[in-house]
Amino acid sequence: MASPVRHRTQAERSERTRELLLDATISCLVELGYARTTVHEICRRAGLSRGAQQHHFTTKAELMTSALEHLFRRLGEEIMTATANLPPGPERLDEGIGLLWRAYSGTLSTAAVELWVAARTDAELRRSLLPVDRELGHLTLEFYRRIAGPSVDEARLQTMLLLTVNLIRGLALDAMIGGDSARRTALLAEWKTLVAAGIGM
Amino acid sequence: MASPVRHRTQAERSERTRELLLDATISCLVELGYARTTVHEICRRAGLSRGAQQHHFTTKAELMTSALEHLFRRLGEEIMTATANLPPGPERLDEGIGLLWRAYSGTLSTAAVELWVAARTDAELRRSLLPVDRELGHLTLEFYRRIAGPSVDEARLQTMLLLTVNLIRGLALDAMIGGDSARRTALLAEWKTLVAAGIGM
DNA sequence: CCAAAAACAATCCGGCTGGCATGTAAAGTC
DNA sequence: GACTTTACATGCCAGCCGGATTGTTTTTGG
Repeated sequence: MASPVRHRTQAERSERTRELLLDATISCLVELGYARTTVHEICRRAGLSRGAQQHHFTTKAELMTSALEHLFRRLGEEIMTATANLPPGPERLDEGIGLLWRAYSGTLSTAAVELWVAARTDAELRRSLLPVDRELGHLTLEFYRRIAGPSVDEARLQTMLLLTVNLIRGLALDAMIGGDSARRTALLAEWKTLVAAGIGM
Repeated sequence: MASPVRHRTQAERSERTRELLLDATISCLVELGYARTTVHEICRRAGLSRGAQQHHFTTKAELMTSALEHLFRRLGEEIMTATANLPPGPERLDEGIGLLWRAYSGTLSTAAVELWVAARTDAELRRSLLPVDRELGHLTLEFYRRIAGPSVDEARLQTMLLLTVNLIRGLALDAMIGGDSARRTALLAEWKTLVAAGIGM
């Protein structure tokens, strides 16, 4: 007659708590921004005490960098799983770029930009950001390769991908402060035709 | 025998002080980032007291929004004055985009991005950001028109400009966290050829 | 079943932040 | 040259932030 969730193993408890904390961190970053995110608020949202947080992530910086990895892992998964559902044929590129846009402009990416900008003036954060970002870059390139097919020149493919990602990040920035959504859609459509021409499809 | 700077008019004193404060604010944003920028530090850098700051900008938010306008006005001037020195002929487009890149990735723009991101979760800041940003957009479009010449279709010109600006902002973000500078240069070069084709030059 | 360890809770504390109240000096007014 | 207004300085304070400490519960290993 004990409560149904008895005898959770230590590992289960830990992982559950860590996940709660990291998710709360991300939600804080999205809703409050980096500057107003406090460990207090994170714990409140996670429904945990400061003690629990300190047990798993000693310092705030550690919590942030862990949240970052958590975030990028999710982003990567999101991108890769979406690859499977891409249609073949000429709409493939179109859909692919649209998917990339959604991935890089969703809530996950919003939080990422917050950390990104914060990392500029925070050496510790930057150190942990760079390798994770690079890994995500590789993943995205892999993703792009599946979109374009094997016929496209590798160097050219990478160039177009990087242009795309950087454009999308700029557009994401525009979206963050409430620029015109229809305009972004139009720009993205225009960009798709440019890419199609650029990689010769 | 009095000190050489006697009898400054009130207006002169005010303007001088305000400028000191706004410049200090921007330098803080660039070097410390939004989260770590405190009014104390701003006053320290300006060589003024908290009292002086409060006299001219009652609240911190007011100081920030004013810094924003100060910033964008400068950016606009920077862009417009640079237009005059553009070479004619085919290098004109090339030089123009390069100039835009320098303008949008310099220290001024770094501070702007800090405020930009902060504005996402700060309604007051966002309200003051949007109109100023729009004005800067108009200025930049004007700039682009001078680069391209009158022969280019207006709608198409605007599309290419917006793509350029958003790409550049994405690249600026990349630069902020120390991405590869040579790679950015290569991407920008690639982009220039795409634009040239895009507006039919 | 019991001791040790891990997970989690509650509370305290030094430091700093931004706003405010109060005081002084310089500039403008008549 | 007194008087007002504006510009600037100094010091104080309530609040909050993150880190450390100490105490309680749950799991684990023997």
